Amino acid sequence: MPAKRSPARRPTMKDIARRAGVSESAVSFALNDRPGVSEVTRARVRRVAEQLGWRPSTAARALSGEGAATVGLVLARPADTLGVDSFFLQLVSGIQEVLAERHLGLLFQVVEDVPDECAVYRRWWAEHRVDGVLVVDPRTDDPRPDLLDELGLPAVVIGGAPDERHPGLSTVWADDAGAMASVVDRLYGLGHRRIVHIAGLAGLAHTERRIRTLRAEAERRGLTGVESVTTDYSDAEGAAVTRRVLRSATPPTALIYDNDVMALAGVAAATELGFSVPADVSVVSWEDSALCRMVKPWLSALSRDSMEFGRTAARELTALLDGGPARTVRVPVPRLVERESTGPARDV
Amino acid sequence: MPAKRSPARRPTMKDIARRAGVSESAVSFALNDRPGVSEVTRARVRRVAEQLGWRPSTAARALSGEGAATVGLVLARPADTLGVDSFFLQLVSGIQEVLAERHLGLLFQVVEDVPDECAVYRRWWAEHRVDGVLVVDPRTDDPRPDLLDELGLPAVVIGGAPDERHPGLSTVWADDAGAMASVVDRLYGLGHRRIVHIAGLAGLAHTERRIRTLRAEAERRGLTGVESVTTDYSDAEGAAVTRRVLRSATPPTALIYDNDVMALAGVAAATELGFSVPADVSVVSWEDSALCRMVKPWLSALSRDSMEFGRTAARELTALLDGGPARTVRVPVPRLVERESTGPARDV
DNA sequence: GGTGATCGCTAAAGCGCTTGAGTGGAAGCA
DNA sequence: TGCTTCCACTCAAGCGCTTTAGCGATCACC
Repeated sequence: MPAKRSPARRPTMKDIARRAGVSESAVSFALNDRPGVSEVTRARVRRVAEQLGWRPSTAARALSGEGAATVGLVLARPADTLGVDSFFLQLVSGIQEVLAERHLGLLFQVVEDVPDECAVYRRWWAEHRVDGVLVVDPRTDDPRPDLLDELGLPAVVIGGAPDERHPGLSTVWADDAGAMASVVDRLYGLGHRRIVHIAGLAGLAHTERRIRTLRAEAERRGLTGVESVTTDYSDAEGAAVTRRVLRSATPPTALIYDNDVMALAGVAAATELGFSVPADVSVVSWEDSALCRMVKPWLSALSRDSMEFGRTAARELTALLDGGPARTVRVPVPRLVERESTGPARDV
Repeated sequence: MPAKRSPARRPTMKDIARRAGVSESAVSFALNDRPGVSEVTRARVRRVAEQLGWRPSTAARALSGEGAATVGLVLARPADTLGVDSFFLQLVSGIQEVLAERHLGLLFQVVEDVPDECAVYRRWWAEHRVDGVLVVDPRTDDPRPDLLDELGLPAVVIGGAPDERHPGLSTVWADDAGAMASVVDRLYGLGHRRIVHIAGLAGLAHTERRIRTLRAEAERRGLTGVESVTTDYSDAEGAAVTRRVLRSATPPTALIYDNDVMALAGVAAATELGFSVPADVSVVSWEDSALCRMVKPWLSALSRDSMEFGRTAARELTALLDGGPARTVRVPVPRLVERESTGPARDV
């Protein structure tokens, strides 16, 4: 009868040393591909380690200055806003893919707001918990880069604009400005002159970038019926804003939503008001997901590879951990895939 | 000018000891509320620690046998299946809430399949990385409970059925059987006799429970046009199955979808085929989210408090970590909230 | 006034690993 | 042969914390 409940002691380097007939240091050298042991000894040690099913104790490693083999990711989002979000899970999945290769753990935390997030960074740092962090949802006037700089915690900002003030941080970003310009371009080409952008959270760096670009593009073309309205990303606000602008005297002929959930809610709201999509009003979603093909008309959307985004970010972080220089890398511009929710403006 | 780039050394207990004029051991006793120091010393030590901004090094703690102050959660799901999932993020958010109170970290990993997941548990265990784990998506013939038993890793299974074969594991579960029975009951009351259940992944414990219950309920009532079809949870399969069953000679009058995404896709598919919801066919979604109120008709759905589910699970795990006994606790039965997608069967 | 307890604290070992400073022996060189 | 050099390896310290044993002082007790 197998002693199932025995909590099976973990083998340590000492065990390996004994079995292999060498000192602990030799084992350490052998297992870490460091010079100082002969090839035959190295092989023997490796074999024994394998047999015993040995794995280094991260705690011990961390303690002797090797780092925690863990990176952190905190998501600052009020609990009730935590809804349908395909982007985030995909991002994380991409991150994992490259972290897993290196046996790096991902410490994950969700908090209410940015100050809480900063507190978490401080704690993680003080507790030796992480070797670096991935920062999401960068903001204008963001306190986090300063903090991370101060703590000397390697970090890569996901979705931020290039930031020369923090040469220690890497940045991975998508060219929202370019994407917005291309969307406006296309809508303009279709004859649209009054465009409303139902944006996401004010203060988020990419929100502001999109808004600025839209304004610039409008001015360049002398368009006056163009505006951005910020929201909390919820379907409720998406629908509310849609209703409001569609009820105005000169309703827009095109709507750009900063995520798929709002776009969907917006289409529903528009339909309810008697607007037909895309005949009366065109709709584009700034997030492409299964949702966009789940209702009729299928939503035209800006599409990007979120997993690859995550992979890129994680790669930059590991590079940083390896002592590489901070870099700012741009992922491909989101591409507008046109489905059924966009068409020529009616009043052309 | 502040020396910003100085990577600010973390204070250790030794620093505190020196400043407070006591030994390190005294500091340890004082800070851990252990007897062995006078109250005045304890207070002084506490004050110094606070001043210095000291935080215990988890690495050191873990090394001296105190555990890693971390729990693990691995999500085994093929990358491309990782879509719109409101449940999971909410669950995690609830988990975090109680873990954060205790300053427990959450180590998160997504892998491809269950064998990979087992490998992760082994690794975490060997590396001393986690004190316990939360297991999601339990399956029939699940190898994980055995493994965790063997490793002696405290664990709570989320969404499993009570399991007497593993007295070491806690279980937190919702009564799917009861919920399914109530749904069938309601649909039956509305006159529905032919019901198709578009289920989730075969092999998932709760999928099987729902299927079994549906069959039992059907038999009890002598219904013959009742079946379950398993899918991969994707909108694509949801739509495909919907089309298939609706095209049969005797199409069902009610459809139960195991998640919101499939329900939505199903409604779209039905509509395309000329079926009107709920006049021709009723639809209920086994997941309630913003999606359910985003399309017309609004989806009737089984609603539950996913965050609370997470909180409960995390609480059980912390209890286990504190040396408490394994328990199996049931969260409230999901409640059917009827919106617009359910109605009387046509052919009654 | 001696014997124990109890209290408040210190000393030191140990957790599993890394690493710089040795050490003994073989090889290289004159 | 005597010298240095190099190699393969061992020793021991140290990372930051917990914990056991122990130690001197105070206190209670008969």
